[in-house]
Amino acid sequence: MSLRKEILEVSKEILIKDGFGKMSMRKIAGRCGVSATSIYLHFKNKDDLLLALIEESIENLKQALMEVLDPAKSMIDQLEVLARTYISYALEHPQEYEVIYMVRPEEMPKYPKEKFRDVRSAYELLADIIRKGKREESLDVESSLISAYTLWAQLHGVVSVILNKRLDTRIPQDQFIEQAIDHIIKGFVIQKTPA
Amino acid sequence: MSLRKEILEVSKEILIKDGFGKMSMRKIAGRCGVSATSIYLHFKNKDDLLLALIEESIENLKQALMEVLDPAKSMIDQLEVLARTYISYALEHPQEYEVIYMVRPEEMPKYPKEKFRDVRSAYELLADIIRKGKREESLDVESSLISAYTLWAQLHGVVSVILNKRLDTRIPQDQFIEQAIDHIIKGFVIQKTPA
DNA sequence: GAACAGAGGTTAACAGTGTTAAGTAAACTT
DNA sequence: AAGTTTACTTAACACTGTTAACCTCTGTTC
Repeated sequence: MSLRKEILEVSKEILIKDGFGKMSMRKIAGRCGVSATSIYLHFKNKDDLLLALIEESIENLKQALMEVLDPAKSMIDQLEVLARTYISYALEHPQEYEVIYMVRPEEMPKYPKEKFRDVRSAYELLADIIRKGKREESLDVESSLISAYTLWAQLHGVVSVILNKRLDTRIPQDQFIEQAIDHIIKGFVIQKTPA
Repeated sequence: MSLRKEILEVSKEILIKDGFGKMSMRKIAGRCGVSATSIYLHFKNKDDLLLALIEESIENLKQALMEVLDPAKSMIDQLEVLARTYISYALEHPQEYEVIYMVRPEEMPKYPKEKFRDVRSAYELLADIIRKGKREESLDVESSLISAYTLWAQLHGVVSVILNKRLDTRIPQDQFIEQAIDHIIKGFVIQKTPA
């Protein structure tokens, strides 16, 4: 196996097990049986390595979402199962999920550009469902793509509150998730308010 | 002025100007004219200092929210202006906002307990509006407190996507915010679906 | 075959980090 | 006056990401 791939695997292993704080270049290198500087032959710097990990993590999340997609179901049902899956996945793979939103902007000024086509495709996945829902008039949106991002943002918010332990101790996590999904989905479906 | 207070002020100054990454103990100490170790006489460690900053930041955010509260308006309108204010505040004070959600869980295992009454009171602020909306049957919620957390989470998600520069370059930020607020608010108002 | 170029690694070092242990000097208490 | 406490200091430990310089093996070209 190439060292590059081994670095990625080991990094991810450390990341998932011990969190980002413990993921040092020397530790990664040590576990690969090489010196720390060798990593710099395969990655520009730590952020660059992190970027590769982010891509992987998003790809995995996207995969998890795709697996629960069921064209037989209604768009609303699909949206709900996607929301549920997103949250479950994030809570079951907290360390990996955190990577996705961890790298701070100042450390990576020119984020998208060529890379991150996978990332976009993950959003397109949601946008597609929403677009279909819009066509069959079960969903109430203006721009499907923007709504996809909105949905994603809302889900991330819910996950973030839980992972960062910001949830009130009085509130049962399950109940919070259920109510959050309710609110989020309701925000997307057609409102048939009688004149 | 007490050194403790000066440390807090200087920390915040550095944090807002240069971001968390540049906020080192030695730098704070240097700018206070003392040695780095002095900080440990007033704060248990860096996380502890950060916690104090988080409290302050949340208090400021809460203050900004309280200022736009207007009992004359409908609950739905108030909810909307709160949402708008939350997002604006976060985007206008990005470094300060980031503090609120930055400290990672593993670094602070026992978060709430005695402290953070202010934090809770910020949520209660939202919960109050929601509770009133529920009473006058303009809002559709089960638990007001949980819905308050849900609203907060959703708003944080929207902000987070923008601050972390995860928004698609094709999407105008303003339009994203507008559509997000629409979806979020809609998720809370009563749905009068005709049987 | 000899000379060269580059790939893929090395060690040593720099400048920085959070944090602790031990020491000091002034102020308060008895 | 002696002792204790308070608020600080310096020195050091064990790390961090990153760079410069060096080495060694491989493949290519004359």
